[in-house]
Amino acid sequence: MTATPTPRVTIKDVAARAGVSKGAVSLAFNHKPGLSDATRDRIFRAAHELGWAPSLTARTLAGSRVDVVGLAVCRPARVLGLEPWYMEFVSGVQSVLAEHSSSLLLRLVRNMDEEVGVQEAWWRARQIGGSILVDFRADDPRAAMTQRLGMPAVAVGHPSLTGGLTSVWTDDATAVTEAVRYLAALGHRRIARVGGAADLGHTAIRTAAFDQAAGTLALAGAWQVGTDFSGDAGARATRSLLTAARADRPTAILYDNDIMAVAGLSVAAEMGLRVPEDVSLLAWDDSQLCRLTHPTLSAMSHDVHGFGADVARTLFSVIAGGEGGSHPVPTPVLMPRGSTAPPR
Amino acid sequence: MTATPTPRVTIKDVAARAGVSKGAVSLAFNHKPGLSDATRDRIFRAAHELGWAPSLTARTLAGSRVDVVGLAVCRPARVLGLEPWYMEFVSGVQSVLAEHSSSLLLRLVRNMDEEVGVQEAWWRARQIGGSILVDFRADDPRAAMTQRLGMPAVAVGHPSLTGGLTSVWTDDATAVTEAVRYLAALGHRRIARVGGAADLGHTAIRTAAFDQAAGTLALAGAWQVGTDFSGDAGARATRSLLTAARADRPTAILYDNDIMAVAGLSVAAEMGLRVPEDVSLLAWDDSQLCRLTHPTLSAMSHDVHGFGADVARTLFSVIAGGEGGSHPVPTPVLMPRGSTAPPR
DNA sequence: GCCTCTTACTGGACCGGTTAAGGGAGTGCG
DNA sequence: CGCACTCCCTTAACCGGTCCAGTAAGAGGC
Repeated sequence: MTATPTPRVTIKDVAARAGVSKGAVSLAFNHKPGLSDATRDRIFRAAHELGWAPSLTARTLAGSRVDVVGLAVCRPARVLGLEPWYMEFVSGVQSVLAEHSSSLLLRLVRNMDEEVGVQEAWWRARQIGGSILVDFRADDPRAAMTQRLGMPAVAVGHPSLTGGLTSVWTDDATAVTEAVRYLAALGHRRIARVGGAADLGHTAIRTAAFDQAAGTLALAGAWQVGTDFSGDAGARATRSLLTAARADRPTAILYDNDIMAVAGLSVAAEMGLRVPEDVSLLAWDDSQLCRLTHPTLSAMSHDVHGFGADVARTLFSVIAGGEGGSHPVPTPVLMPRGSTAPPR
Repeated sequence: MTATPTPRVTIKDVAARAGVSKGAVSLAFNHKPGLSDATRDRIFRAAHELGWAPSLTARTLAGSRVDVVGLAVCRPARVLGLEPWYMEFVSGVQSVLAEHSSSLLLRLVRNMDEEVGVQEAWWRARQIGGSILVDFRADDPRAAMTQRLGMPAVAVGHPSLTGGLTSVWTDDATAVTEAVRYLAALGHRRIARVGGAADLGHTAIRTAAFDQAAGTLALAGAWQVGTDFSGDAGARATRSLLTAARADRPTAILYDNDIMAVAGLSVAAEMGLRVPEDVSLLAWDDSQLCRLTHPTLSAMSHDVHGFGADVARTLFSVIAGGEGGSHPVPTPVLMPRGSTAPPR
């Protein structure tokens, strides 16, 4: 079926049908004062009969405010698809966008250069009114870009990473510390962490926090491995951690997301190790996935949906010219389940 | 940090700096004939120096073509986040959109009414140039809506579901048949299927195909259970299938996505059944998840990324006024792994 | 009855591009 | 030399809204 080129109805048609000027229609549809109720009714009726709604494009051009928010995500699709985090985050963002009847422009990019290019093109082309920036790295160019363009933006990440941008963040350092202390309290003295991509800022924060906690607790062994967040990498890391001689092997492993923890679980099974008797596993992010495994996965849990909503709210306030600053959201909390127990 | 209201540079500034009229700038940026190379160069240089790019908003208003594609997805966020399918699909769509330098407007909706509302609002407000429609149901209102609005659209789903819309689809019936025949060939005589949401068109197609295959092969037992695609539901379904007396219990289960198969795997473990010795499991969609479990999951596999790309290409051809029609893409193929074997 | 103040609405400039029509300079040809 | 024909560029209308200045009509006050 080919699309029929519909004769598009405009504000002029509505005005004509209601017997008013187009200015009046504009007033009515923006709920501004200066019209009698009778006229208002007539206008809405006419619009409804003609099936008209104001063109956002024209409205944007005239009013110079854009009701679209950008989000560029820079991770390989095969990793992204498996990370429940993003969809939950997006869903939280949308819940707030919907209230403001604005929309999300989503783009998957392959690297930072591409992301910077996309953000800049969006902004230059007046496609977005502001942007959500995720996955900050060391020397991230996006804070500078944002400032240079004068583009409203909210950064997801610890203020130390986001170069002065308004940011929303979870206190990963405290959460890592809590995780390690929990495992230590269970009696684990040799603990490993399978971390995310090393160039990601929040990975560095967690890595540092893990080191510090291991030192404070004087653990007998503390390993950290970097990955790309993919299940494959999580499996490889787990395999290499668990193939060590028994006495040298971690008895507990902390993962940076839940997909790697799932992979770790099956590596343990494949190696004939029982979870949690032989090795305890602790996930991060706590999507539903953690409750679908056997045993269920203990996890550092937080409300990703709510987090997304907070980010969107903050972005709107920045767009409105409100104060920026730093907005911490609740620290992930430990959700103990079946994959953690005292070591044998 | 508050956004500084940058004095936005427009085509006029570029024209002034290059010493030409804005019409000339427009010609240059649309690669249209009628300018000398020298002038063209001067214009591009001026634009570059000022950091100008044409406003898509203004361009759309004037040219009445919109470079944005809509996608509204109607599944609960907690299910969505876990379904690698969507992100892979989106990534495929984007790979084609990027070539046309257009963008994806994404919206998560809660029900069909909301989706219809969103699509209609997008179109009326000239926010999108066309839309991708997924998850067709019985009596789906979207074909009618699309026709009524004259909105270019591509439907993802079998032509029997999509009411005459241009559609791109996989031959699920054949794939289900192949899956059942494979399990039967292994020697399974009691086979179950844990299906998706019953009101989804492709679920119905698979259900019918399963029934037919079961009949043709004269299976001793064939069960089908409907779910909402969530891991929880998959676990419940599996549990209820496997708690039957041994002689009445399926020896193989086919799942409609991979997350439910993962859940099924852990239910089997929890019940002390070994996979594949006691029960064979066969997943659908074959994301990386299927290779992260122990045992790895056999699956009906297809190229979701490529599928998304095909859909996007088809949409562009529809927007360009090209012929619609029905575009089948390759049928999912069986990828045997560790979760299927002859019954004991 | 005249002046002021509201209220309700109109007219038109404007946002930042595209595009068709038009115009001036240079070249080829009879 | 005059005419037609290109080539290159300008002019101005237009897309579909917003918004502000202006106006007409009615109400209220003295």
